Amino acid sequence: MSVKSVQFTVASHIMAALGIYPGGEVGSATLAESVKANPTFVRKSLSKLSKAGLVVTTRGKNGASVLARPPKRITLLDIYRASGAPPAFAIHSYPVEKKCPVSCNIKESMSAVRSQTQKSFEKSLAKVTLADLIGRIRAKKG
Amino acid sequence: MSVKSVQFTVASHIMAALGIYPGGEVGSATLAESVKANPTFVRKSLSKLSKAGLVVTTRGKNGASVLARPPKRITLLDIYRASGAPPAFAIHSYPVEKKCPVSCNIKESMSAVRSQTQKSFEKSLAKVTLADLIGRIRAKKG
DNA sequence: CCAAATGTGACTCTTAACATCACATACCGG
DNA sequence: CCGGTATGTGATGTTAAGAGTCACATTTGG
Repeated sequence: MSVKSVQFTVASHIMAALGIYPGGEVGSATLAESVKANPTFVRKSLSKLSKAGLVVTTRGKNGASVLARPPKRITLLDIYRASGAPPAFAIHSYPVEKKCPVSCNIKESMSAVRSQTQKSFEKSLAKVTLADLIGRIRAKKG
Repeated sequence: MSVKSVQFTVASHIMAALGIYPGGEVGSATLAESVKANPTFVRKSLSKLSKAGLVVTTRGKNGASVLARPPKRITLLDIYRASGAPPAFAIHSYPVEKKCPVSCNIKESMSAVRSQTQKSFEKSLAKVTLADLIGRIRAKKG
């Protein structure tokens, strides 16, 4: 669908749906309908969330997923990390022109900058809980 | 080369080269050698930086580019914005399942979250000047 | 006017993200 | 313990946006 990864948004969508759905047990088919993406893709996202310990999934007949913790104790940073989304900006991978000090050192230097800015970004994500996100969603509907 | 945009890194590379190069006047061909990307691509990046007022370019024979201001007064946020790099994360564009409140409101809600986190990210970028970046590059070389 | 540089639109190529398929695995109920 | 239904996951196809490339207009110094 897209070229930039939408993993984080999809994962957030899934988590919000699990948090909102009465009872909390939702099958991947239902989630796929809500996201309107194909079921396999949703299952793969779900699988990452499960491995990260954010949801608990049961297999076999009547299999479904539930949040592993209450929404107040899950932050969007947790979801971001679990989703495997890429960092806030990309560093090029052109070959190095050895004669040029800029070319030789730019990647490493930009990498240092990225560590720093990524930290700010993630800190900001950590301030938003899944409960907050659900709150926003509910607020719009009512 | 890549699928994620490397505009910001390339723009930073160009700006650092302009700041480091003795005299400061550099032609796009020389910059392209340093980045090891093709000249047209570099010229397009340069054009954006020029339109944003970060560099001053002269055309015609002996045309070249120079930083518009001293490196201390240029931040990486300036470069980021000029480069047209995408935001820190992408929001999916799947169709909306009207029966589902999550599906109806997730995009708007995630957009609000992104405004907030993007601000933190950019604030962090604004703290790093081009002079800082050049300093890092010089430090590595010796 | 010619040469050399930037500016830019149009087109092609590439590749990672997403879609889809196929099937293994797991579990419930009869 | 077997049949049906759900998740888990590797393999493969599709596609759209970023980057590469080409062509040529524009600018300017000599």
